Amino acid sequence: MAVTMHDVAQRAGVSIKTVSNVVNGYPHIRPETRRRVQDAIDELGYRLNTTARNLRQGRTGMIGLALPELSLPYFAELADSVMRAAEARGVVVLLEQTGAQRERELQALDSPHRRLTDGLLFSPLALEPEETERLQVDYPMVLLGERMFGPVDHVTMANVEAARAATLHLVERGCRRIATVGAHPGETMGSARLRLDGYRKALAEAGLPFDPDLVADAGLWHRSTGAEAMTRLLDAGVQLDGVFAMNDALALGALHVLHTRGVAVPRDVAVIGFDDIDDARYSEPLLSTVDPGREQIAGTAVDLLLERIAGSTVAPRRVVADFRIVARESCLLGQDVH
Amino acid sequence: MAVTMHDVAQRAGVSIKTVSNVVNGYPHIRPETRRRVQDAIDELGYRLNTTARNLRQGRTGMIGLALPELSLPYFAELADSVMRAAEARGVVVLLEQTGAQRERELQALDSPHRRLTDGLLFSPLALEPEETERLQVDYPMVLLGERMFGPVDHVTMANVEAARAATLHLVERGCRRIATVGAHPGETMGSARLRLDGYRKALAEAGLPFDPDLVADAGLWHRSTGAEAMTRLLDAGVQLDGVFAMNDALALGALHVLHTRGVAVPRDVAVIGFDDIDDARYSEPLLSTVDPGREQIAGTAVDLLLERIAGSTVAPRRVVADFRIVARESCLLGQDVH
DNA sequence: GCCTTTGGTTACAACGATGTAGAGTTAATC
DNA sequence: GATTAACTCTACATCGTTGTAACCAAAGGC
Repeated sequence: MAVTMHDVAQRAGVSIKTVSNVVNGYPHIRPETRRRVQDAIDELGYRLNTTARNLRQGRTGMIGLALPELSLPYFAELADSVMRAAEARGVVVLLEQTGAQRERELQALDSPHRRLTDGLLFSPLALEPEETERLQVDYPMVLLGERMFGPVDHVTMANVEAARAATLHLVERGCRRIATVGAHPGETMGSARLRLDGYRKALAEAGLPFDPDLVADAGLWHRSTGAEAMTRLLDAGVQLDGVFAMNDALALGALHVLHTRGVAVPRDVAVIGFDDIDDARYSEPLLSTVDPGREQIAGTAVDLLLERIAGSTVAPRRVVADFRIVARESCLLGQDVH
Repeated sequence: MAVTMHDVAQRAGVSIKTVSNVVNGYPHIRPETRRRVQDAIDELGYRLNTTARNLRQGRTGMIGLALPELSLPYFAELADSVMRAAEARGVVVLLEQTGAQRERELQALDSPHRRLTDGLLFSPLALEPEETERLQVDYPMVLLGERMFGPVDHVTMANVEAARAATLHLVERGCRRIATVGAHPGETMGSARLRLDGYRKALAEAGLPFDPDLVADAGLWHRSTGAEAMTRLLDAGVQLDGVFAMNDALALGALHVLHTRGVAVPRDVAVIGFDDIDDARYSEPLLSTVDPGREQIAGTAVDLLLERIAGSTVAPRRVVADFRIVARESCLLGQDVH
C-alpha cells in the first residue's frame, strides 16, 4: 500500500541504502544521484516510516509528559510549552495525567507508555520525600516542579525568590499589611511552603512583622478556594492593604471577593498572583502576577532529557528558571483604575 | 540490553513464536507450556516491544487528537475523556493543538504526526464549509464538534436540543424574560448559531416573544467576555429574569457581574450554562448547566475511529450524544440560596 | 486400521528502515 | 606510476515482533 524506500530505490535506479542516505542527509552523494532520488521521492509521495526507523534505532522518538491535570491552567499551559519545545527538537510528546494522586503518580513511572517513550518528563504533586528511591528508574527522566530531590535531573522555578519579589513588589507599592493566600500548613517542600518562605523573607527584608493572621490557607489552588480564603480574611476583620496569592486562580478568586465586598483594587488593596496564566490577562482589573519562566522551563527540561536519552552520564543537574514580575492593574502604584 | 522474546523463549525452552502466542492469548497452548513461558516472562521482567509489533502489524497503536486549545476548559476535559476512552481500548492518544486557526487546522491534516498515528480525531473550529473537500483524507478520520459536514464520520452534541432544553428549564422555573449570552452574529453553522436556534425554539414553544435586546454577543467564550456581555445587558436596562449562557465560562462571567451588581441569583435572575465543566461545581452559587455527554462523545468517537482503522467501509455515520440538564443552585425553583 | 481432523509447536520469512563492511572509482601524495 | 586516501554506492544482516505454512502427535470417523 504505502510507498517504501524500496519503491523509491527502484524508481531512482539506486539501492535502498542510497535512498536512506539521501533521506538522512549523508554528505557523500553525487548531486546527480541525490537529485534522482529526490525526484523519485517527490513523484511517489514517499514519507519515511517512523516506526521502522525507531525499531532499527532502538528509540521511539517520543517522550512522555506526566502531569497532574490538564484542567489546571498552569499545567495546560506547561503542556503547551513542552509540546512546542519538543516539536522544535523533532520529538513528539505523549501526555499522561496523574490526577495528582500518589498512586497514579507511581503508576506513571511504570506505565505501558514507558515502552513507547525514550524518556519521561515527570511533574509529581503528591509523591512524598520518602518515595525518592522510586524515582531511581532505569530510563531517562527529568523532574519538573518542586517536589522530590535525590540524584535526578530537575528543572524548577525560583519559587522562593519569585514569591519574595512579588511580595516586595507590593511593599514598593506602599503596602504594609500584606496577606498571603494559599498556604498549606505543615507542608515541608511543596510550592506552598516555598512561596510562603519567600513571602516571609520579603517581609523580613522590608522590616515588616510577620502576622499569622495574614496567612490564609487554601488546600486546592482554585478560584473557589481563593474566594473562600479571601472571605475568611475579610470576615475576620484583619487589616490588610495587599494580597500575595500563591497562584493566579487563587488571586482571581480573591479579586472577585474584594470586588463584591466593595474593596477597591488596587486603591484599597493591591493584589498580585503567580504563574501568569492566560486568564490573568482578561480579569477586571488586570491581574499583576509572576511569570515563572514556563517557556524556559519547558525548553530546558526537554533539552536535559534529550541529553540523557543521547547517553549523557554527567551528574544530575538542577536548573532554576528565571522569573519576571508582570505588573498590571491590580497593583498599580497609588492609583485606582476604576 | 532489554529483554526480548528470544530471551524468554530460550529460558522457557520453547520457540519464539510460542512466546508470542502466549503473550497474545492464542488459545491452543498446553497449560504446562503456558506456565513455563509465563514464569520466564516474570523472572526476566520481559515487556513487549510495541514498536516491533507495530512495524510488523503495519499499525502504530496510536490515534491523533487535534483540538483548538488545551487551555479552553471544555477541550481540556474532552482530551481527558478521549485519553481515558482510548486507554480502555488499548490505544494511545497523540495530542495536537491548532490554536483554532484555519491555517494550523489544515496543517494538522497533513502533519508529520499523521505517520505516527493510525487515524485522527479532529475537532476543527475555524475551517469553513468551503474547505469540506480538504477533509477527504486518505486515512481514517472522525470529526468532533459541529463544524463541517460532507461524507465523514462525525460525532457531535445535540446543540439545538440541549440549548432548547436549557432554556425551557428556565421557563419552567418561571422565567419570562430570558437573555442569552454568547451569540455570534452572522454565523451559519457553529455552536453559537445552533445554541441560539435552540434558545429561539424554546421561546417559541413556550409562547414567549423573541426579543433581540435579550441577545448578547460574545466573540470568544471566556469568563471575561461573558462578564462584559452581562454588563452590557444590565447597562442597557433590559428587563430580564433568566440567562442562558452558551457555555459555562460565559455563565461564570455573567454570575460574577450579577453578584457585583447586587442582583440575587437565582431569586432575581436564574442562570444556566452549557458544558458542565469542572469549575461549574465550584462557583457561588453552584452553576446549573447542560452536560453535553462528553464521555459518550469521546467513547463513541474512539469506537468509530477504531472501526475505520479496522477497515470498515460502511457509509459515514453521524452520532449525536445524549445530553442532560444539571440543575444546581443558580436556577433553583422559587428559592434563593443566599 | 487407514484417513481426516484438531491440537500444539516450530522454522522461516516478512514489516521498513539503518549500521557495517567492503567493492569500485576517482583524486591526492611522494 | 605505485600507494594511499577519499568518494560513492551496494549487499547483507539486523532491530523484535507476528503471519504463514508445515510438522508431528493424538483423537475421532467409518
